[in-house]
Amino acid sequence: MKNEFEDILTGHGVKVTANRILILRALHDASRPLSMADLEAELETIDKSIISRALATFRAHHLVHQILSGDEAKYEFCHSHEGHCEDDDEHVHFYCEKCHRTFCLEDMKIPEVVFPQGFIVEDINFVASGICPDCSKKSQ
Amino acid sequence: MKNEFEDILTGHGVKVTANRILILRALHDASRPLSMADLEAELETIDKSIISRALATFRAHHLVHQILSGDEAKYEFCHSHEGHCEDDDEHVHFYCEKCHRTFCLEDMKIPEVVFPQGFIVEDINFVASGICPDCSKKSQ
DNA sequence: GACTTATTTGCAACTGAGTTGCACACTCTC
DNA sequence: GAGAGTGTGCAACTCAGTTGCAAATAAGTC
Repeated sequence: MKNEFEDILTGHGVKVTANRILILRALHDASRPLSMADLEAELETIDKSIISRALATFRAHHLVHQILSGDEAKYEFCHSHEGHCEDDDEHVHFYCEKCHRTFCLEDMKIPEVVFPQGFIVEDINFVASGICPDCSKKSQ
Repeated sequence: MKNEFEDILTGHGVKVTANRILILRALHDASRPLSMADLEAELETIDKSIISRALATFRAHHLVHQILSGDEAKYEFCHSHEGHCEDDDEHVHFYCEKCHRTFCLEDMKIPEVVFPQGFIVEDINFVASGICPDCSKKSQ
């Protein structure tokens, strides 16, 4: 069987390259959203400029979500692979101010909200911040 | 009557200074969240380091919210002045990818959500992004 | 396969928001 | 009004992320 990520890339109109497969796989396999720095650390051989450009391409083609939490943006593999992602893949995130990790609360879907006329919504970010269970345990 | 902002500052345990009053007033009077760059532009006489430090102090004392939208953080005067702000002042924001403005949708309160056991929520960010009414009109 | 054209890559240099170091100024208390 | 504690203003720094550019690679065509 051909690499599944090749299919995902071509399916979204993104040219396949070795680096892009590695980056997409890293995002896919991660249990939580990764920052550019996380990806750099994980994919030691790949320059940050390549990661930056790949992420921009992926975002433009709706392959990944960008999540704004903490001080650096994080990226998450988008599991709904039919065009836009608002529908079935939007869940709540939690950013821990102690350990700076961002958690996916997969079970918590973002509540349906209706925006005033004229606003064209393309993406939704729902991020709570505070202290995660690990860190609140530690500090007791 | 004494400057209302002096009362707000002292009420939150923040020392009153001329700069802090100006910064807090600018945030209060703005109809939408302001970035550090916005504040620098509006308060020409105040150095960005002072704005940076004031915002850090204000955040620590729950005088302002930080909103992550677009590429730079924005700050918004916090209208609920009794300690934490989750209760009655949390509304949805909309970030326009064309004009890079962030709008307050004051009428849209953030839906109540229950987090899994162990997560201590201190702040919630609900930001939709896309095209605002002004920009979608222009591009037609 | 060889030739052409469009993209991508990898490195270094750059950019810019935001922070920090430090000397000076201010304010408050005794 | 001397001394301690903060705030201020400037310049220098930091660091995530981007960009320029020449070399490398991929895709399409004969």
